[in-house]
Amino acid sequence: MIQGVATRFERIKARPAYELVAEEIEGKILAGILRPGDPIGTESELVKQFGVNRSTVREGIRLLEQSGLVARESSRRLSVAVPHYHGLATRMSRALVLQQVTFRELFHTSRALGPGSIDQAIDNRTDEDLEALDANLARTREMRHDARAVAELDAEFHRLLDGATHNRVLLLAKEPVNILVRPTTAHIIANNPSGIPRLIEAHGHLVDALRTRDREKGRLWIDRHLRDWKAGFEISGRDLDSAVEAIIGDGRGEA
Amino acid sequence: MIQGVATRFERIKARPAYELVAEEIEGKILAGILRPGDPIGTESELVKQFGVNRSTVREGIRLLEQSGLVARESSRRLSVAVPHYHGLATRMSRALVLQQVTFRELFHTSRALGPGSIDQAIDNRTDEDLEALDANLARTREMRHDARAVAELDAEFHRLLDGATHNRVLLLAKEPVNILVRPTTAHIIANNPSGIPRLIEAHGHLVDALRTRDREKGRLWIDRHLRDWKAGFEISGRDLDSAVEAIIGDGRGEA
DNA sequence: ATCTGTCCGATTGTCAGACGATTGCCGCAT
DNA sequence: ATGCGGCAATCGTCTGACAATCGGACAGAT
Repeated sequence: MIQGVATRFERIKARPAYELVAEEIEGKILAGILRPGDPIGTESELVKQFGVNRSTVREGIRLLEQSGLVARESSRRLSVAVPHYHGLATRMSRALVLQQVTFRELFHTSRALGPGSIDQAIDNRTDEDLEALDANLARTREMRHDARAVAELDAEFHRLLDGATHNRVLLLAKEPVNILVRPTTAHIIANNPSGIPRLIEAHGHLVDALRTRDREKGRLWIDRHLRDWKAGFEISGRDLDSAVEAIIGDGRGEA
Repeated sequence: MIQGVATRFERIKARPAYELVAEEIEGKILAGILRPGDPIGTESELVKQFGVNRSTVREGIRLLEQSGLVARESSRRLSVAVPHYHGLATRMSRALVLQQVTFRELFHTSRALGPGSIDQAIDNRTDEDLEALDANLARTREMRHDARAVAELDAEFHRLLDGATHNRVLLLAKEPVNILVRPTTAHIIANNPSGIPRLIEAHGHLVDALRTRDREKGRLWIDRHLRDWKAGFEISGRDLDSAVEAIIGDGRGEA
């Protein structure tokens, strides 16, 4: 009953037309024939070119739209876009949440990424990065009594830190992780505000390490910072092997 | 004319109905009300529930389909799916290619990820992982004169190595990187087959490190392996700051 | 009893055509 | 040149329809 015969046939896949439409356009983009910023035709033009109905074209466009390859510029016309990290990373993180990944996995991943990315940041940081980090640090100190604000500033701090690597691949690798880390951190800070001074201290030393390009110091403090993070999680009374929940925004609704 | 008054209004965003449809369903999934495997209703049911036209429902479904949250099972009915790494990672990698990221960025990211992930693999590897790695190693030795085959086996080796971490977050973080690494590696191996013995040697030591759970050794050989990789790239005569190209499959067409 | 061929309802993929709401642009008045 | 009104283009949505396909039921053949 289940495949015992000699000749095997390939699976026949009748691709619907809307997929073909999407694929066609996608191909042109990936091949570089259509470059970011280039306008895709209007829907009616596509209708004429592909010889299918507008509904079909539209469904195809939805596919591309979601993958970020095309977007409407100035709210009307479609054009080729460069998929932006955040939207994609958001979707990846969602996948993780649905798979009920554990805090343990998240922690070990952060740990694995820590030293390498702080090294990169130390090597590649610019003065502007330092400025931004300093500003963030200052504001964090100001707001140290507001756990909610600190959580947000912490998230921004790490975003800036990652940005200082000026490595887009690394950034992309970290983004989905960060999206999961953020809400967890917020929770930890809210539950244990007494950790805030340590957090600020760590941030301070990290900025210092970047300023003086001191790898040793950078690694040391990143490590401490992560340990504190884990400790905070444990203090908040949760199990390392419990699934991370995440408040994941939609990824569509930003400016 | 532009916001000067006391009362601030929130930006009014007239989201198209098809987005709202997608969002609604997505919300139910992310909230756990709809679990993977659950059937989404038929289109007509959704039409009745949402009170919009079928075309609109369909456009919404396309969005979800692309993000991987729903899929057609048995080629017909739609049901909730768990987005799988590969499709998402493929899209992310595409984004990177379109942004013309450089080999340098890719290399430094691999370097940053290396030690942490080998540590994880050493800690979490199972006997099955070792078996699979051994088998891969054996086949690589067999095929050592076929550069193309070695490239493929190398890709599999690293996939197995990553899998041995049993850390889904780490896996997800690495996947988009790996997708970019793979074609580059294939190119390097093809251009410089004399590096194959070193590659095999490194793989052997890495498996060894996993077997004996020897972190020191693991880190050492991962580092060498990566250096060789970079060296191979330079020998092939390309500039570290040239953009990586990638042969990126479609991400839709797998079984 | 198992297999094959056929039929039917349900559902999807695709199409034709239409309408209101925005948006961009162009010409006109200032 | 600048600002404004008006027009055409385009999008979002809807109505209604039809063919192809799938799932399953049912009857006939081996």
